[in-house]
Amino acid sequence: MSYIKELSQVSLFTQVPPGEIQELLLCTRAICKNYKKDEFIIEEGELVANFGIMLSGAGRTMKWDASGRQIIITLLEKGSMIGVMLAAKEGHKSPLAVQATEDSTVMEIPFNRVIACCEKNCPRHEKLLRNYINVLAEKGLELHERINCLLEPTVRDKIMTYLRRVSRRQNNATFTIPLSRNTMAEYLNIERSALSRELSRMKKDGIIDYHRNSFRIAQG
Amino acid sequence: MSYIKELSQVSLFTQVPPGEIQELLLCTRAICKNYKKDEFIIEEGELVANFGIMLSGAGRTMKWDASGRQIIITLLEKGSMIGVMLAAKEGHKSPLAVQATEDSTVMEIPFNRVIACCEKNCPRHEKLLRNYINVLAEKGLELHERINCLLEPTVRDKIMTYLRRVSRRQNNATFTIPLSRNTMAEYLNIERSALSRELSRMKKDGIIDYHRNSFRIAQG
DNA sequence: AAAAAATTGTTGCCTGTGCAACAAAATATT
DNA sequence: AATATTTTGTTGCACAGGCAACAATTTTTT
Repeated sequence: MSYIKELSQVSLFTQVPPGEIQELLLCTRAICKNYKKDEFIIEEGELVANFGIMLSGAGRTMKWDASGRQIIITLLEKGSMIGVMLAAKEGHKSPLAVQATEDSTVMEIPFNRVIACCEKNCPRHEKLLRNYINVLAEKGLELHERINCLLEPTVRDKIMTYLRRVSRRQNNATFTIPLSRNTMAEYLNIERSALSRELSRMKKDGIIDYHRNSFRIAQG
Repeated sequence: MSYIKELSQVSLFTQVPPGEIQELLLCTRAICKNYKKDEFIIEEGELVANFGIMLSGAGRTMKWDASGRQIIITLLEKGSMIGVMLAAKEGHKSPLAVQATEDSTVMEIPFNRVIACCEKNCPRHEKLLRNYINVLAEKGLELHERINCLLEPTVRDKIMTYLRRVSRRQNNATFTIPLSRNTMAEYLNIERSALSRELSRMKKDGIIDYHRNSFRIAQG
């Protein structure tokens, strides 16, 4: 079963003609692996040389904190990339575990087959590497943006920082957020109830308006 | 004035023989720029195509938050790399500003001269790219680690997460931290006084011991 | 060595927000 | 359409930690 159509949607293959993806997969020695529900794709402390692309199923990245409490860091869905940073940093042990939450199929690609100028010197190879670097940089920039929210001192400031960013990205004072209240609270590292409470205060104060996932920031 | 010796210390040139650095600089069209104190090296919103290496002087990256408050994100010193993620992500506007805090010299290199397989196909070029990717990935992983601290619910948990990491990295239950109380508090996004208060509570509770920057974590 | 400056520690006060428990609204299921 | 389930909103309470103000210690400067 071929996943070319799915892969062509993944940012790693941006601007790579679908017809040439197959060749790249061979060239980079990509392999498909199946994981049962609850099985680990990457274990904590493991040395990671391959990155992965979720072809089907779902998963999550998680770790255990100081007090043994389990923390979900990200959710993985079809098309998500796994271990992008880890595979790019040579000889680095994984600080987190990746687990399938359903039966899943993952395409795994050795990172050193992406950087190595392949013998055939195929023209798409360079594009693949360029895309990989883009993904890598983007992941980093996203972390930065989350930190920007986390650093804000109050719940209100955290919310505003997040909303402003989404608004800016959609180029509109009226916009839709992709997160549920629960997920948004987790992202901002605040209580869900505190999030709801502050949102309604902000509405009362007239700085934002919203209904469900539709928001509008008032101009000041 | 040549900076080869300084450059050979920078992680970007790891495992590149100092004698070959000069050639790489030519090949990548590196240029040196001088900045006066307080001058901006990168302005907010600017499109960044080059990354930089601080050869002399000092600087800082900063941004303005929701309420116009200025926030220092990182401090730059001799050898620091500037705009690594930004240059790697094509067509991305800088979310932050970089400013010289003293008269400084910065070596600036167009990122596309690092990825492009150079015409001469010089063997070190590939190593340069590999190093760049390592730096990029490492920056991302560092952000992750900071987020791990920031996500912890209490001041004590934040501190422990940080200390455990330093301890692990130095492979020793007794270790030295590189941050002052002030910087540590900023890194963990807590009050300096709250940090001191909690540190002494933790000492009283017998889970850590410390004097100044020397720490020891008790085994449990 | 004295004085000044910077770093670190201490403590009382008070507010923001985590927590819990429940209500209301929206969505999914039968 | 009725029921069950999930998502979102509301509110009282308690306390962790921000803030401010000051003390103690270490480092730097003269």
